[in-house]
Amino acid sequence: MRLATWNVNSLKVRLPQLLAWLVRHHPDVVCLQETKLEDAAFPRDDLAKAGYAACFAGQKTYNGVAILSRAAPQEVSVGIPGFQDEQKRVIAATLDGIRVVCVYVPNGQSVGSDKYDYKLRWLEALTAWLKEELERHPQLAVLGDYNVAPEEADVHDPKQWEGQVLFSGPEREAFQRLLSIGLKDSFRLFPQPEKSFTWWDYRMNAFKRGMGLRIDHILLSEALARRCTRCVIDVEPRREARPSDHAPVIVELKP
DNA sequence: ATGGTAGAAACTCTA
Repeated sequence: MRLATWNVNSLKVRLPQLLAWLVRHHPDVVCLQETKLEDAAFPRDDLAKAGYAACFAGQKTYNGVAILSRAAPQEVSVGIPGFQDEQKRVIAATLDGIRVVCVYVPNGQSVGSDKYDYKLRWLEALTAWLKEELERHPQLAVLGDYNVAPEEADVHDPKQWEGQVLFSGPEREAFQRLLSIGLKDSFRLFPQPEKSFTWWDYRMNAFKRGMGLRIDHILLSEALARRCTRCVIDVEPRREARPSDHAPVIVELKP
């Protein structure tokens, strides 16, 4: 079984690239973030023709998440229960016995801003909910754009990024608290190339210069981590014309 | 010292 996550930064713009990517990688499940589409505009038919069912929670202009799957999604839920949020950042579904949670963590804008406080509150609410969700569903996978680079190895220049949003202490501590409920960063279950990143700013030729961060993650419960045989970042879509600023991440699970 | 780019949508905000 193959699960993937990709912040597409506008599903409308990226749909042709996504459809081609699905043919190349034939994942069973794909979590998408920043679809930036209202539900009425979701390209359900194009994806159905490609062999994928979809559940989605979108809004105009910003945010928006979706789960594509070969199997029909079961027990679909939107948002973090009990956490009031206008922004569409979470959708979950059960697929082939696996509870799949797709998250688009707030960016945080800058350390100390209102959006940064919202990000930290949001991560605490996510952690509290997922702790319960893990008890209900031992086979839990949480995929998405976390907007947090956990370790120095996940940042092209840790000195430059120290204390900055996406790599600040409180964000990294919140990420560790999320792992502490019983989730594993699947990427670090295996030896990986140095300077492995999933996001590069559109500006300053950051991609060509290797100025990236690893902020998109696939977290697995212990039960799923035991089944995991591979986790890779696919940088190819980032090289294409008119790319998303994020690369997809893929995991393989054995039966 | 605070721009640089991309997306959506409206002439600015978010990332």
